[in-house]
Amino acid sequence: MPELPEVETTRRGIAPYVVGRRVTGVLLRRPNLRWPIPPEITALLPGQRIDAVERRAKYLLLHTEAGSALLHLGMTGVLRVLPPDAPVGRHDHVDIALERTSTQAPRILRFTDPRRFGCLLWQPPGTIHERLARLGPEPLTDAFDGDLLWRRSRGRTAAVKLFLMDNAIVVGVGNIYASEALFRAGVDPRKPAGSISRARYARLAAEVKHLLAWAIERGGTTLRDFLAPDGAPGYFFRELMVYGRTGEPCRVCGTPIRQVTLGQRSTFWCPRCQR
DNA sequence: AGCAGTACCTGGTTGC
DNA sequence: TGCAACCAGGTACTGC
Repeated sequence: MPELPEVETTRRGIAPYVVGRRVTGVLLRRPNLRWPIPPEITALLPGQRIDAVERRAKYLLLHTEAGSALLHLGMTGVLRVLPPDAPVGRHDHVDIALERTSTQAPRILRFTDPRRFGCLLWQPPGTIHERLARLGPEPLTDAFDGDLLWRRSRGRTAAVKLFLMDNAIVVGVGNIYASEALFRAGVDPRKPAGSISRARYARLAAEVKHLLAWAIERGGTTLRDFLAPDGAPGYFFRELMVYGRTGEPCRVCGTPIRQVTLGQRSTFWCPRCQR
C-alpha cells in the first residue's frame, strides 16, 4: 500500500531512468483503471522527452512539452523500470517504452496494479488537472504547520483523524500515518477537530513531518531492489506504535491498544497516552 | 459548507 | 477441501 513515502521513493527510484529520456511508445492493456485512461496519451506521449518527474500528493507527474502524465498508485500500484522483454503479468496494465540512449539500454516503465485503485491521467501543458486543483499543501513544506491545522479546524466537529486525512487540508497522510502521528502527538483520534488546542496541533504537525521524513529516509532501502518483481518493503511495520496492534500492549505504557472505526476506516489508539 | 455513508476492486484471510 | 463472507484502503460521489 503506497503511502506518500513510498510514492516519493518510487519517484526517486525511477527518475534516473526516465528523466531526459524519450518515450518511444505507450501500451495500454486495459482502457481503464480507477478512471478511464485518456486515449490521447497513446498519441501525445510517444516521441516526447520526459523533462522531470514530480510528486504532488500521492500522484507522480511525468512532465513533457506535450503535457504531463499523472500516475496514482492507489493501494496496490507499483511502477517499475524493466527490460522490454520482461514477462507480462495479469495486472500489468500500462507500459511506457523508453528509448535506448548512449548509456542505457531500452527500458519500459511498467504500471502494475492488481486492485486497480490507481489511475493514469493526462494534463495538458500550462494547466492543472482537476484532481490536483483543490489539494491542500504538501506535508513536508513550510505551508503545512500547526497553525494551518488549528485555523482550518475551528468549528469543525468531525473526528480529528478524519480531518487530518482530508486532502483539502493536507495531502499524503494516509490511514496508517494518521493513527501513528496522533499517537505520537498524544491526541485521541475520536476528538472533534475543532476541540484540539493550537499547541497540540503544533505537536501533531511536527509529528506528521517527522514520521513522513523518517519513512522516506527508510524507503531508500526499497530503492536497492527497485527492479525486483515485488519490492514490498515492510520497512515500517516493525516500528508501528499502534496501527494493527489491537489488544497488544502500548509500547509506552503497556495499556492494551484499542480499535475503533472512523469514516469506515480502522483506527488504533492508546486510551492512556492519547487524550 | 460540512459531514456521514457508499462505491470502486481483488488478493488474502477467516469462518463454516 | 471448497466456497462464501469479509477486510484492506485513497478517492470521489451522493444526500442530508
